[in-house]
Amino acid sequence: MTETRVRRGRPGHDQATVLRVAIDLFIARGYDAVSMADLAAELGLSKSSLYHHVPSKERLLELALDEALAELTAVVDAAADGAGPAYPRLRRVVEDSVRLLVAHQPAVTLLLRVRGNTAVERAALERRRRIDARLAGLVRAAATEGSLRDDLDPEVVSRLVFGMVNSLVEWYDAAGPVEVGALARTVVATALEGPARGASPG
Amino acid sequence: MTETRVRRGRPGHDQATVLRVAIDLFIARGYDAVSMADLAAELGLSKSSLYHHVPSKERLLELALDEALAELTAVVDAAADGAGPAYPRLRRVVEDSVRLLVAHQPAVTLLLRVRGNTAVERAALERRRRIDARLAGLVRAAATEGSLRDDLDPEVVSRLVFGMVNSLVEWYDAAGPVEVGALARTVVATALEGPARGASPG
DNA sequence: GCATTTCCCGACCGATCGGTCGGGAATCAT
DNA sequence: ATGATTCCCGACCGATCGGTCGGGAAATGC
Repeated sequence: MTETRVRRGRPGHDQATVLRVAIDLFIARGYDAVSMADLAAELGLSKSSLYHHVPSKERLLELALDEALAELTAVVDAAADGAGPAYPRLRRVVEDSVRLLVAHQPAVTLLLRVRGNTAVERAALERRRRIDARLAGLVRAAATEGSLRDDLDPEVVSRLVFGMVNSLVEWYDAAGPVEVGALARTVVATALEGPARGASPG
Repeated sequence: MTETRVRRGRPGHDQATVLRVAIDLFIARGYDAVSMADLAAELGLSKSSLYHHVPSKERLLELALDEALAELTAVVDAAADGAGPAYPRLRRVVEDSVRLLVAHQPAVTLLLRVRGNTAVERAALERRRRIDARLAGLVRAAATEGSLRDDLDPEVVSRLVFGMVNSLVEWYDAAGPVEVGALARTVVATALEGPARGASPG
């Protein structure tokens, strides 16, 4: 998969490592609050050396957002527009989203914090908007086939369900006590069936 | 309630207006991305005049965070530590949180985006952490009294439920088609009873 | 050995940042 | 009118920002 090329010349850092450290810093302090000098210091090199590996600060952001968007698109492609009853597909999308979010937590976290200040950010927001629209379509389909309570607006439910999923980035720690599998199961149960015992509308 | 003092001297802007415009800008572009010159331009005065109304940029952030935290604390005080069964109190806290979030959406949005870069931000994060802990206690009480499914970790459920509530700030528009009352009802139903019809665990 | 490639650095650039300063203009109470 | 109060402004400050530049050091292939 990942081709390990023979590296010539003086050994040193590589772009992938720079990107990973950059994303972590962006998440910890916020994109704007992290200077290229900060990032260079964290990597243990000078700012000018850093620019040998990366063309600009914004490019780092773009690479991270691309990663998150590619993964999200794959998950939605795999289930949102498929055949068969919508509700099981919705369950699966929610579960897959949780696993994806954990596997690519740094990149996804960054994506969810984009505000649209630059062209790069606006493009990412637009791609995300399209993904959200497809997810909403799946929730609508589940409502139409009668799998959801008919006293709730499917558009709002969709925002809430995936808002819950996305909120994971704010607290979940893959190294913590909660396993990914248990987390995914709990999210599906909470977001769709509800945590209350003997749930009754009204 | 709000005492309308007689204003002497040359008329002009007041701090409350400055704060409101500042919060809106901070939300739209992010705190770091908004310069005091931007804010001054938005208000129609010079940067130096702006500093007549406000001592620093950080003070603006602090005022906004204080507003959000005061409201959140009031809601939690009103129900989280009260007497009686926990589940109805949990329902009420969720509903009140939604209404609070809509009523103070700008300030709450700002609070939810704080990263802890400065002392002011860290203090706000700490206050918020305490509020979250009390909410988790309420969910735990509901689980202990048997109101919640016992196959789900109450700590995780608490994070998820209030993560869903907090995600409202990312999309809800009070001027849009969804009324606050309908929204609050939908959130309670979705977060606690679940949107699925005939919810069944497993 | 030596050219090539890769990586690193200190010094520097124009722009912008949050914030200050001294003074001028409008409005108040008297 | 006049003095106090309130508000406004242009000019300026040191610090920091993202990014550039020319050149030196370490590894590779020959």
